Amino acid sequence: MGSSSTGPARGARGRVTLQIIADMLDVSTATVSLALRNAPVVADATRLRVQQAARDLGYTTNRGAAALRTARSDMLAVALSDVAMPDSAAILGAIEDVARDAGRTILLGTTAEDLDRQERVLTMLREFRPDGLLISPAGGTTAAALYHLVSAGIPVVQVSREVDGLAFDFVGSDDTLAACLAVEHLLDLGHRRIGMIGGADGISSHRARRRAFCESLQRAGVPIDCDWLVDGYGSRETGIAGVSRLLDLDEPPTAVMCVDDVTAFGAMIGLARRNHRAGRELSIVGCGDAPEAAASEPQLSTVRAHHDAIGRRAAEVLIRRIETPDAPPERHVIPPELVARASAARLELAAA
Amino acid sequence: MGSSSTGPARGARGRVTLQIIADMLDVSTATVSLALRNAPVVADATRLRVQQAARDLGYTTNRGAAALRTARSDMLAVALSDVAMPDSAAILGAIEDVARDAGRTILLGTTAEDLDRQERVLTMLREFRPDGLLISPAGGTTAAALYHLVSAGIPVVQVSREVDGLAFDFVGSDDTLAACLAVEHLLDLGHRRIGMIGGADGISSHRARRRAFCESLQRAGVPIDCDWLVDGYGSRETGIAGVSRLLDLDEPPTAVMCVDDVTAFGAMIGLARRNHRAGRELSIVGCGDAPEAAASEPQLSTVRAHHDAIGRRAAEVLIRRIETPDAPPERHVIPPELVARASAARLELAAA
DNA sequence: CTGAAAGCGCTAACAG
DNA sequence: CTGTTAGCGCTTTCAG
Repeated sequence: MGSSSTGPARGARGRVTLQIIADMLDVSTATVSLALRNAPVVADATRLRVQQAARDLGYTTNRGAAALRTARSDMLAVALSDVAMPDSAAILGAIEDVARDAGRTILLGTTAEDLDRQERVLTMLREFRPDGLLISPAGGTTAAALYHLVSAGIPVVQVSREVDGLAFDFVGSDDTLAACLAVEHLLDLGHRRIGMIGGADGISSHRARRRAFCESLQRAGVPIDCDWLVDGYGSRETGIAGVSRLLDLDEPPTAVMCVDDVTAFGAMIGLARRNHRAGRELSIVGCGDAPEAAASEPQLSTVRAHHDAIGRRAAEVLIRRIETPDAPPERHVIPPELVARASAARLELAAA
Repeated sequence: MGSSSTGPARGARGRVTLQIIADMLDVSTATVSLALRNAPVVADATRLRVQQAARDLGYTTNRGAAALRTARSDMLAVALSDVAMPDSAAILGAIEDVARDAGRTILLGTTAEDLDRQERVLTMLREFRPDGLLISPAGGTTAAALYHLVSAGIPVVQVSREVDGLAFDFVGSDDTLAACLAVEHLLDLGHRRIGMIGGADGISSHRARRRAFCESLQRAGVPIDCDWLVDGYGSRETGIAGVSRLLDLDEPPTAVMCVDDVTAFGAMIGLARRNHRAGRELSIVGCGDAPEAAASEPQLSTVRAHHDAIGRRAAEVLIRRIETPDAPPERHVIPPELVARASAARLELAAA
């Protein structure tokens, strides 16, 4: 009587729906819905019957349908430049962990540091109505652009990098401290001619490192030669080219801080190509502490950024923000720490 | 007259919907929908008016709602063990590229090689109704488990690894060839005592490499000592421990193939800790060609797996499969190539 | 404690 | 070329 047209109990699309279960048990879909979500309001007996039937039929919630009704998709969008950069990968992994534990899923988009692509990616991500967005803004992103793209009331937390003038949450590393630690380390090792690769681009964290680099040196009364400041980031090629440029100088530095570890690896390769070696002809300090930093030869001295903690915290902040959208924005700045290994060494030992 | 209750033209949830645009323009939502999707059936004038209005109002498609109607979510689920492994990261990046170009988004889940977690992740991913799934199955995954989890008619392509007995598409590297290339290279270099770290776990690609490793050696008439075969994969620790175990043998091998590059990096670290060096006391060949392989010291000789091509192809195959679900399953096996660098060297040069 | 009804935002038939 | 109608699968009042 309940089922008019026959068939092996399937919805229009051959899938098991609440309706199917409801018909089968002669209850309403409302009851089924409540029972499956363990609402205390349903009778224990009913709940059990419903859950049993759901299992028997192989029912799977359709979260998309629920989202349409509740305006809550349980999806978190993540936009970052490139999954293959070790920092991003670590952050993404941590985000996914906490999202999953919270019953949410990650919608991923990558921007390749390209503003147009970032715009397209964000537009597309929004169409899926994620409950929130975690973004590491592409270099050069303006407040207006980001705000505009995202202003539709969706909570945003900025990860690692930030665009200023935006009332969004931020979770990242203390880049000022990172650069200070690196510089102090090199100073402690006796270096006085210190250069830097990276920092002049449109990425907030890089700029902060560059600024702190210069300030630390000034504070110590150590002069900076403009020729020792070279641009670029995020690739081995950058590091190779940078170190080559530096070594071709009449008065090359004896130590270099690189804005990220990948660049630092490049610097070490560049050194090797000249039959030089990090920690001997030139001391190198990286930034980030990628997993391979301990695997390189010589092992890379760097500043550990705790990407894992950053990713976790960022996801936590976003989830909290989704629940209380109107609380004041938060800034979480995770302190990094120096990891002294072998790529930076005492000046006295150098064959300069 | 069209608008009964006033307000600045917003839907129930404060968002712009098709209805809003339709009311504003005094057309039907159907027309608006068609116009926005550039259906040729609508008059040019209407299309323009609609698109203009949509832009003015800041309309964003709600793909979730569309999905409910069309049973097509435009989402591709990706399940892999760990984003931080270089191979996975490269594959994921490539997948995201082609998905995005196809107007689709990635739903990400990670399994950490844990079968229970994989089950939970797949269950959750399915609830979002992705149009298809790309999966690199966790070690030990059985055909029954995977089929069961996924049988709901959703297209699946296996990436890099495969579970046999499953009529799913597969895209991966030619692991047999990879191991042959590695072994032949070591043989060419004069090695006759060759070991291997990894290959005895529940991961199809690893097993294939191990099998081909043994067969290549047999084919060449070179004996294998069981003590030279050690287990583990996917971490530097594995490589460190493995190489240490090998070197403690009474008759250690003179060369070792590692099942993946990360393990190979570990092996090189392990060597360094004994004041040895890859390519001198022991030759090392990796598998995969992670970006950092060229950055290590010595540079890692390895077999390039073209993760990028694998990821791209896998996504393409999935998208095609979604369109034609009933075509016979495809296998795409991308040939790898040897990248001889410095970590494997002629036996004569060794200080054995 | 359970059911009926409404509706989230969209698209697909089918008329007109 | 455009409008009407129906409904995807779910959750939420509101009655009973």
